[in-house]
Amino acid sequence: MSLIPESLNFDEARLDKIGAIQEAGVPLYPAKFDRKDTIDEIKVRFHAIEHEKSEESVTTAGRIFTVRNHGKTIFADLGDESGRVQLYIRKNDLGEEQFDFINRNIERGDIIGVTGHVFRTKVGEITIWVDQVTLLCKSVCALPEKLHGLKDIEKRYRQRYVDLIVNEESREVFRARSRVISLIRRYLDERNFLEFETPILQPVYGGANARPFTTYHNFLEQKFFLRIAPELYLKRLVVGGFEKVFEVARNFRNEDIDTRHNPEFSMVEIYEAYKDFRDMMQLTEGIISHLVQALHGKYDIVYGSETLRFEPPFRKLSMEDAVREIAGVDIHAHTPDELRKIAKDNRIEDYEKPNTQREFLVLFFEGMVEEKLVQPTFVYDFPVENSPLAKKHREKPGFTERFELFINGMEIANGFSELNDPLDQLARFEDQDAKRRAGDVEAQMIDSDFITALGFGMPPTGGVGLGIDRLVMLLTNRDSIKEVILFPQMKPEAVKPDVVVEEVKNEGI
RNA sequence: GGGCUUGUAGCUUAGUUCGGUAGAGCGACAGACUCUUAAUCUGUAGGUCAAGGGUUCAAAUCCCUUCAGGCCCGCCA
Repeated sequence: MSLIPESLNFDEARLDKIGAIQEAGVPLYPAKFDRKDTIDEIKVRFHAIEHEKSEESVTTAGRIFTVRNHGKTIFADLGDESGRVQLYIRKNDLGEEQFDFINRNIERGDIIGVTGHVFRTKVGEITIWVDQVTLLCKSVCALPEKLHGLKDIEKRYRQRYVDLIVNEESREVFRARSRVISLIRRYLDERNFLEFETPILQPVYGGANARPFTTYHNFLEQKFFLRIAPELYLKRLVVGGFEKVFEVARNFRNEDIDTRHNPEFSMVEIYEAYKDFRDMMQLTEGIISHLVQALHGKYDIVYGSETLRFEPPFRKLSMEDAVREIAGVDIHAHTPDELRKIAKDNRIEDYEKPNTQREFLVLFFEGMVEEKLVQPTFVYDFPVENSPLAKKHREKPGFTERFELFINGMEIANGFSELNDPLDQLARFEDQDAKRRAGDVEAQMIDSDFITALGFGMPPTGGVGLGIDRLVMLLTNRDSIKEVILFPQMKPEAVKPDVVVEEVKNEGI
């Protein structure tokens, strides 16, 4: 017990109690406890209990959150995942020796099991009148204070376990997150989609425009990329004959971190044979409105200062119409030079780069329209140049059958009629590759095997990817992605003194 | 990458404008208390004021550098 690193933040007083408990021969960390009732079950079963103690006894377990010591009695609040309940412990019932032991060595933060009878106190609170206390886990770290809990945002992210212990609101967010994922799975399962797991370690990355993480396989002596999207593998499955597939996928992108971006994030990608981008819009709308309904019981939800309305159908408009309507620019009515002047007048950055009407369309859309799309809005028909995996539009030359869903100015979903023409796909990849060679770090690599797969023939297919983290942000009214990711990526903390000593020693060896 | 901003005891914080011995509540520790619930009451300990440097008789406070966080912008999903 003499070599506990200071960086662990173990509490001296609690470590002293460990010694006392050991001396008393009481197990500090027993392996199992036969819990018969959860706290919520007890509260439900005894909701009508009066002041008189129940005949029936209960056995439950949990963490101690507050202790009110009255000398010969103790009131404490015990909490498990289902809720909290008050305990009433008396010296008369336990005997002097056991009562004093508990008084001295068991405290806030410890996990205990109790057996007792249920009653209602004078002031009306359902309480367990405790006959027996079993220590199940001695906590050696002090919990944050009971009034204010843990507020420090940084600490909440770095020590999420503490955040979860003391902040019910935080637990609520992650319950919702778990629910969102299982609801998505069930929704797709009910429609006979099959979920598959495709490689995260990929020799060639693709499926999105982004910078990848790289890693190295020692045995193969080969460089690998962490996937930026599962897209190209899921489409190989459609080639293989699975007609309705999806993956709840963790993707990795080596880019900046901010309130909307974490280096690893979750998407669900869905592909369905014999469907097109319009069908996928409908599917997306179905899933999202279903989630809103399931979590909130209605289609309207509050997000920040906005009320978002998810009653289908969502608004749908082409990118040209969106730019005409919201930015007030009719792309087709102007020459590129005129468009450049309009862009400059509107103070859009990078107004010098585009050269064609379609390139300006994207510029105006991203510069003036996106952020204004607060209510759920599908925007469709994207220029071919920045949609290398989408099928060319059946009616509009130079465009693709692609859509994105925007909510609160954020891109939430991205889908298209999948490109299944292998020669066209080759040409698009070559175009991407040329951009990459010209210095575009986010342009895609040529995935020859994927083109070969398309060479065997993929049916007409609709596909869509939904950003789960952002969806959860909307559904739980959080303004940072870190609030909906359990362990968001953070820079390492300043090195603690005792760790420094360790490192210096190692250098000497 | 740019701008603004925050960092004081285990936790929540006052003090920074205008430099003068670092203060509180909760928690901990010692004690009183048999229906309390932010329990109450008495007492005690606990701080290299994020780190380093500078100015000054004197720095938590002013200046510089660094580290970590937050917000906004750029890039992306």
